[in-house]
Amino acid sequence: MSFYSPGETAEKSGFSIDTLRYYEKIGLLSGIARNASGRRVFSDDDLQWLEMLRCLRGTGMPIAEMLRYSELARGGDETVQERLELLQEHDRRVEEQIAELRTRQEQIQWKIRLYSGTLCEGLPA
Amino acid sequence: MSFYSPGETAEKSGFSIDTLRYYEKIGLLSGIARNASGRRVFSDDDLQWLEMLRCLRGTGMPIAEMLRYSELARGGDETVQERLELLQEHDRRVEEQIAELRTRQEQIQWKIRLYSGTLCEGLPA
DNA sequence: ATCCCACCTGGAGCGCACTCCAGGTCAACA
DNA sequence: TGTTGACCTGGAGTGCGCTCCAGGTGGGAT
Repeated sequence: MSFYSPGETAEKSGFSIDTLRYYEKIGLLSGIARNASGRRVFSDDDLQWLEMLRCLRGTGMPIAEMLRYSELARGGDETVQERLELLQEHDRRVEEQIAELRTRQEQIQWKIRLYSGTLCEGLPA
Repeated sequence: MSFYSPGETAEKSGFSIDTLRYYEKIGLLSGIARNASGRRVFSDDDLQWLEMLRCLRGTGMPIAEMLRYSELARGGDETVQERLELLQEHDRRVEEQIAELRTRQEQIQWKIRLYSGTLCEGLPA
């Protein structure tokens, strides 16, 4: 079991120190330990939790919903069902998101081919 | 060739009327016709352009870059090369975006399986 | 004639998710 | 002993992309 300074944690988690502080303030991070002089000390568990937060944020989950998830996580075993449903619902939205991105991307690629064609036409034979 | 009121255009394009006005104001939409009483009249061409804008916005292109693209589009044939490069670069970013979403989604799905497992264990035999 | 409704304008306001700042503390190193 | 640098706090500020508002106009139905 290792411990990490805010700076290390920022680097490992990909969140800025300011964001870590912000997440603690709003309740996305709870029970972060402090050393004798009041500085934050992050554990491996904290890092794992941050990785989860990264997955959720990185797939577009709004902070408010992540907050809900954190509350459930704090609630222990009784909330597993609810957490499961929340993640499944989110997973569905991510799927849709990817599908829409693909569709839009195809249209953009179509346009790219069109432009490429235009350029070729202009070429000397 | 048909013409469309702002309301129709909003419905067809998926942008709100306010957003259409905003886009015209900042220069993403140019040369939108007006009728005798000053109201906007959108053409099929405008609608096609809006569809393109939707693709770009919907895949996360920032307004500033769309503005760049619009300027190029107004520049005529000489800018085809540049437009091509812009779209290709964007296409690359969309690809990355999708890849990251997939990675994150897999981690979330792993978590979902974990929760499902937890629930099954608790089941009576 | 009057009412309504869709539209017009310039400009203010909003929600989100950070990000920055001023002023302070503490530990380590020169 | 002084300086540096990483960290602390509460709170203000930022950037983006809209979204809303007040006050006004014009055209068609009643």
